Amino acid sequence: MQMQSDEQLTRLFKALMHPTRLEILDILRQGEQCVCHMEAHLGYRQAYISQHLMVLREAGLVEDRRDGWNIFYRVVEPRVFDLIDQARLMSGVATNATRRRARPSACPCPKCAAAKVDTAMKESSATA
Amino acid sequence: MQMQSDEQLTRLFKALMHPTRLEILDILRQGEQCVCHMEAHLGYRQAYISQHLMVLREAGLVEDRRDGWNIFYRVVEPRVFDLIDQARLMSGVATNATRRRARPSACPCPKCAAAKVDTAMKESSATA
DNA sequence: CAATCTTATTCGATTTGCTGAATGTAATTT
DNA sequence: AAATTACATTCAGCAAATCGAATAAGATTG
Repeated sequence: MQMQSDEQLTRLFKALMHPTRLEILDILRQGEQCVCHMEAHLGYRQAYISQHLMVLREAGLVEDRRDGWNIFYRVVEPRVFDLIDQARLMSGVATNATRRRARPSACPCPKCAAAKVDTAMKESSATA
Repeated sequence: MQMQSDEQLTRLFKALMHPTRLEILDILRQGEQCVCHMEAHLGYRQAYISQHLMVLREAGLVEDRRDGWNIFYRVVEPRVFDLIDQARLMSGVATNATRRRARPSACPCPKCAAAKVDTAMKESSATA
């Protein structure tokens, strides 16, 4: 049969098939992020997020990098965002530009703040 | 929560998640095709194909049209082909241009031949 | 209207995915 | 080295998808 190549493709679709994983990928639009960042922004438990990160990792969609305590995830192939945007257009859903929820360096969790305190320390003057 | 829109999106990915359904959609690149056409070209049993067509139909990806005995399926939104091509590129899989298996009016099944005999009747002179 | 053709649907067994709970692992601090 | 922090993995119960077999439904022909 000639369908082995489609199995590779369905592994990709299978990885994209979950709302939580789409939320994770949306967060990774801002560049690499640590797990606690996703935990704080999405409100899921850490183990739950790690499970979905494992699926994304085994699908080859994300890679991880360790930096001290934190492990930062990033998307391997940024074209996946175009793919998701295109699919959202087809689904009649607003594209990510209108629905971004995670802002680049506004992670409220103290863990991510500690990891970024050397680059962004002046943001504590205003809550907005 | 704001994830209802992603459920719509995951319904799309879920429909695309299956190798057989991707094969069916590849056949529908040539325009609308009857079920027996897919049966002949893919080699699956009719009920099996109908089951997958039901998934594609409920996902809003295809629509059907009755013409006598045959029911012809077509893709509602042709942009889904761009989506699949883009995903195949990302998966390192050759795009459809290099892997087309179903040719427009060369369906070998006698049923489809009967449905098209009024438009293409001169092809019976050569077996190639 | 009965027979036939094409396609759809239901049923059931098996497999696969989901997700919470518990536990494991690796780096860091003291 | 022990405690801590951040994250990963395993396990288990449950829900959903898969797929073959049988059957039903709708249109057409005689």
